[in-house]
Amino acid sequence: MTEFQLGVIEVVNKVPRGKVVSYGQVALYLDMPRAARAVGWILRTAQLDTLPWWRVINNLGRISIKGNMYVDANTQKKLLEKEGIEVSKDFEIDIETYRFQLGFR
DNA sequence: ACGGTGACGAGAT
DNA sequence: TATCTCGCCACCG
Repeated sequence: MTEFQLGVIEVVNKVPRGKVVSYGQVALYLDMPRAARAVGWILRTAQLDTLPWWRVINNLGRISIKGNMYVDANTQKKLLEKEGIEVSKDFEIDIETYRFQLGFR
């Protein structure tokens, strides 16, 4: 595990039920404001049971997962709705309503 | 060591 | 509103 991977896991685990953050927010919190894309890479390869990966969406408020062997957009949509988050049929979320503020360090 | 690959993001068309 | 482009950056072979 690299320090970056550990950092991503740690930050995502701060996001409470019913709230979401963007890939960019996670990167910013790790002092790497332009590493949003790298955050997505980490989540794609992470152990799903080590973090609430479904609470991370893109900054437009949309589920931007294309899907892999284990999960797809519908899986994420259901997990979010289970927490009370409203997700449209087009996988859109009112991010300003549900966004969790990670704050500073 | 080097280059292809994304679950990104912001601006342009 | 929907695409498209481009810069970014950690991983991995």
